[in-house]
Amino acid sequence: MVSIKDVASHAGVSVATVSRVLNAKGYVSEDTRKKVEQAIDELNYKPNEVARSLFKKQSKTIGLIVPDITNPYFPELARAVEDTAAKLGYTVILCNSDGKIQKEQHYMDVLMQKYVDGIILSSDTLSDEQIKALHIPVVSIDREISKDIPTIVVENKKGAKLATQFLQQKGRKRIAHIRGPVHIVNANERCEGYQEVVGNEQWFNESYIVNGHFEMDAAIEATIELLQRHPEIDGIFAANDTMAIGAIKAVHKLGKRTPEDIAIIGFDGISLSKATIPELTTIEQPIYTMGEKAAAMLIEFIEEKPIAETFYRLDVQLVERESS
Amino acid sequence: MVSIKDVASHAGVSVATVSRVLNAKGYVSEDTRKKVEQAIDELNYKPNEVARSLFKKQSKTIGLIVPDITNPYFPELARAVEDTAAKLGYTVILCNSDGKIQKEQHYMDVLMQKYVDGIILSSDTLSDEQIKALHIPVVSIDREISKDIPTIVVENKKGAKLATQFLQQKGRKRIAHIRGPVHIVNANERCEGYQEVVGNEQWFNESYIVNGHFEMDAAIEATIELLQRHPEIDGIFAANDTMAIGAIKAVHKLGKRTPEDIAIIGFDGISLSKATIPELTTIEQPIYTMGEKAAAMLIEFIEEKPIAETFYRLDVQLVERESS
DNA sequence: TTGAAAGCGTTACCAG
DNA sequence: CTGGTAACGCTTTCAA
Repeated sequence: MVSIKDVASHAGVSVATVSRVLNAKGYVSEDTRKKVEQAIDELNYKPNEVARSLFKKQSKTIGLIVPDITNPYFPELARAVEDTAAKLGYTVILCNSDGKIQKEQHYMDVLMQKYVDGIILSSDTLSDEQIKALHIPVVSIDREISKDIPTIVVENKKGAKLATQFLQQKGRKRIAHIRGPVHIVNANERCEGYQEVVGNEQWFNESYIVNGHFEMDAAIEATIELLQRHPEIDGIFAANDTMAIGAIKAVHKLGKRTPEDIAIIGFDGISLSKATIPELTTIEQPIYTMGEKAAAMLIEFIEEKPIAETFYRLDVQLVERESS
Repeated sequence: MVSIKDVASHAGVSVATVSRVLNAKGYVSEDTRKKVEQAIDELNYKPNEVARSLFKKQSKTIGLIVPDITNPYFPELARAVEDTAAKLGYTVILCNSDGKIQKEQHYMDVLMQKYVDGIILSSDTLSDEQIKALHIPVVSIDREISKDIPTIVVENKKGAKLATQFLQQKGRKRIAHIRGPVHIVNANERCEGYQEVVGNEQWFNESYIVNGHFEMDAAIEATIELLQRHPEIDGIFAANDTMAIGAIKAVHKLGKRTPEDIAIIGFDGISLSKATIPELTTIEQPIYTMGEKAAAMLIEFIEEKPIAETFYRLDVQLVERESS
């Protein structure tokens, strides 16, 4: 690899001068600047980012820690983060934590050792203090960890209410809910939203809520059980699209039809929701926008630019398709 | 951040000694080793990887360049790569090229500047020479670029034949093919496999092949057109699962049934294929294994370990589900 | 306007 | 067995 020294000697100047033109910083006469630029071109010189990082103590790299890139929600998020990071001159290191705290901790250590400039994090387990102890910018996405940490989430409760009310408007009388894991804030908020809408109906009781663990197979089983217990159910709100698809499959398995017998609505708006038959009605999150905003905000922190907002609760949108 | 100097003074030894115990290299007496280890513990010291990289000219980081992480084939691949990289002490930088050569080139430059130790690449446009000019290990995945570059691909033609023959075994008489983009090797090989099976049938002609560009929407249109031209078609082999799902939707739209009227089979085995109704019969690629092998092989190259094979054409497997 | 040199945190060589 | 020190490639301060 050609280094700054090579450029310097090729141009007949010192490395300091080359550095100055590289960074457009400090005085350089027009003449020597031209000479240097020519040398750079001729040698096809590219500055060594590692050496730069060492000196500057930052790396133009950010970490992205997600539970599992294989979970259909995250590819779009990752894409958004990477797109905007790239646009702003940053590179992104991808980490899959499986939601396990040891993995998260491990990745944080590794990322710190590599001098990453900041981290975008989707974690339910990491604490406020652990994150602050890093002493680098962190933004939390799709999870609320603390009011002190810049955060991007969506209107979970509102979306859940929207979903449930929509089912009511469609004339559904017995609406069940497939919830996500207990202790997960998103799951709880969506469940609360559902309960706010149907909690006071006289037919309602807790047995209309089952746990599908945000997974398709678990949701299939949960739905089958649910429908056997309550054959009168004519609408289901699932707390994410993956489970909603599980519900569709379960309904199908039991020989009933979606949406004729049982209307189903999901949450997230992953691309999968357009690929099923019937296509899934869902509460769509602005996933790409979330990733975009997270990356942009993180980089504003890194570059110490003025920051308008540090907490975004983005709006969601009902997308009506065929399943309800 | 605490540095090796802090550890050294805290332990009352020189930095050289600390470095020796850190790397378990060179002589260190049991006694001083203990002292140093204690100092490391007490200060919670973690070596600075950037400084290491600068000296060693390698970064324990690999680049992963894919067209688009949002394409359902790649998350699983990325996960496999990241898992095995992490296991071996490496970190992965994710890059989305959109298959555009300028983006690919740009990322290669950036990655080189960051001293990545190697790159896993899924590209149809980059040439042999461009890759060799990097002078770092590269493995090509899901694409054959050159015999000189370590490569991991699958039995495309064999899989395509398997798919087409399977449809025949199911008693289908007029089998059409939705192919991927021209110029894409994978698409061509799969198309060839199809033609080898039905090319000699007397009914066959080129109009039974349409191009779905590996995309769902394009495949829907292509299928509708196809079925209007050839209402006698009773089986469709789509060159990837995304298009196969498009085909299912098109068939549905035309008021026909899958598989009763038209049997459909896909290719890839993405997780989506289990989520549709009906579930998709497909030729499954060992995606996770491919990513695993790619990462493991790349790292063997990086660490100059002996390498058994440098070209893998992995087998595919027919997974029969409901769509045929 | 330019250059010399220190320093970023490591590793590895050479003495002792 | 241990320590001093040059070197990795760059940026920035200080002098000239």
